[in-house]
Amino acid sequence: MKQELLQKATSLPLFSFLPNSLVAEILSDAITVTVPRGRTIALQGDQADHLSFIVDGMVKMYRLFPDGNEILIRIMKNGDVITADLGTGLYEHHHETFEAFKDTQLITVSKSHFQTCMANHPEIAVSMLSVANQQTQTLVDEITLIKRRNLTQKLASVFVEMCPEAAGPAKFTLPYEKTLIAARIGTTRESLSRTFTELKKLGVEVNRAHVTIENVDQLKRFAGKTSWDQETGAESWI
Amino acid sequence: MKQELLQKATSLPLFSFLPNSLVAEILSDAITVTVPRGRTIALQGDQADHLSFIVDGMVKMYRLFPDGNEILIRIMKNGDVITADLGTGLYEHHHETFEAFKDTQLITVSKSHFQTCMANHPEIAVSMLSVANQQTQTLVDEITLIKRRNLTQKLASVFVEMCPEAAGPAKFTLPYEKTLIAARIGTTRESLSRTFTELKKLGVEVNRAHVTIENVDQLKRFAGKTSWDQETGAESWI
DNA sequence: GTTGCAGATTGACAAATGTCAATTCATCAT
DNA sequence: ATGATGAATTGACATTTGTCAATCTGCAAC
Repeated sequence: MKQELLQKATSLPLFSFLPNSLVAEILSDAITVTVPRGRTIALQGDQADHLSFIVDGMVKMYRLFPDGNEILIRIMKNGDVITADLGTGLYEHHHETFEAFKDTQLITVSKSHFQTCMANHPEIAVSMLSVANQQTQTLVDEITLIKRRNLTQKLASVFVEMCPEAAGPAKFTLPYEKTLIAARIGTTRESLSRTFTELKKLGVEVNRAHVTIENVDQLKRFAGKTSWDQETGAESWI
Repeated sequence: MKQELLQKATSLPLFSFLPNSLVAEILSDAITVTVPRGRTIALQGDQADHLSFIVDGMVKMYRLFPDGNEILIRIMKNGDVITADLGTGLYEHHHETFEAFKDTQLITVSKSHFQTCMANHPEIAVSMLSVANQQTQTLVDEITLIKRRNLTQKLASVFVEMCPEAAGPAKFTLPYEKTLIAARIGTTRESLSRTFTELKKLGVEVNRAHVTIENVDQLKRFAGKTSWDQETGAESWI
């Protein structure tokens, strides 16, 4: 049991940077939690006294509004962490709600234990900084996505991100429901459906949950992920 | 000169958590840079080998696209940090462009020196985690802002954020140009202008750069920052 | 098979926002 | 003062997206 826990943990970014002995020490206080689809993991306003590492499944992080409106912040998956301030403890509460929308496995550690570990082993904090940086980059990417000009570009960007192939033709299955994709790019299911039709012009076919892309490079260019140098034909953008 | 540097630094979140001796050690390698309005501080693709703490002024962080489109990520000010991955060094390059849009003062430290300091003094990494957490929260707030239903709600949220008073009537001056506000909420100057008119219905007057709010509570409620309990009259939302 | 259900699509229409052009307004240098 | 410049506003109009209702599809329970 403990062995299995350790096995799972090493696949996580944070722990992959740390020696096994440290991982074991951090996890000495850990429990695994299996959260069924639809269950709320933490509610905005809740005390944030635990760190939860997502080992498997998917979690949506969103904010609820008084008028009943629900704004999706981001979708979290394997490797992401539900956490709060580990430093000075300025933010003691979650400001967002976390809900599993697929059956999800978490490794949960108490904040105080984790802080003790950090105090004893400085390299943990440094690794954690790296993880935090990664999460920040994800949010920046999300902002960039949401702010693209129109739905077609947003959806193209999402497809490029989801697509396993980096170039040429591709085929994949949508990792989650279309309603969630709509929420990600800040639109409705209806408008999303119409954008699927729009993307046919760019060689993208959506059939149920199956997506077929004629040419990923072309889609990337449309999404603004790469520029295309007339001279060399090289992709120059980051 | 060095004394002045130290003075300025202690106003920054990171250093306010640390003892003076440590601040001095971190800053032993530091230089102050004065960046005039309009100057680019770092370009996406640049090597990220420095940390720059913003002491004064304002910086916009944005992403440039091949088609010439420019997407604003966030506006940075006093206390924010321009940084890159301090941990494992997975991200060696900036993915965004940073540009001073007001005359700006930076304290700049080399990444390698900062990393050495962290290695010698663990509490730096922990404090840095706290700073990172704060920056993350800012991005989450920004996503929440961008995803509000319509321009009127977005603008109301921006005004509530800018407003110095927490309740009652208020009056303040816009901290930056309207074009930038438009970019923040992902719209055009023209639509923003029209939204000013729309907000008059909610007791908000915009005259040049001067904003007058009749009742901040009312605006907060409209922006969804608080709910309003019929029974108690208490503001319950976070 | 039949039924019920949730997700997804489509159509018709309304509303919000973008676009383009013209104009105003303030600021600054001459 | 005059003119030049950049930001902001306004009007007219096009386009995109949201909304509401109806329908369709596949899946699961019975």
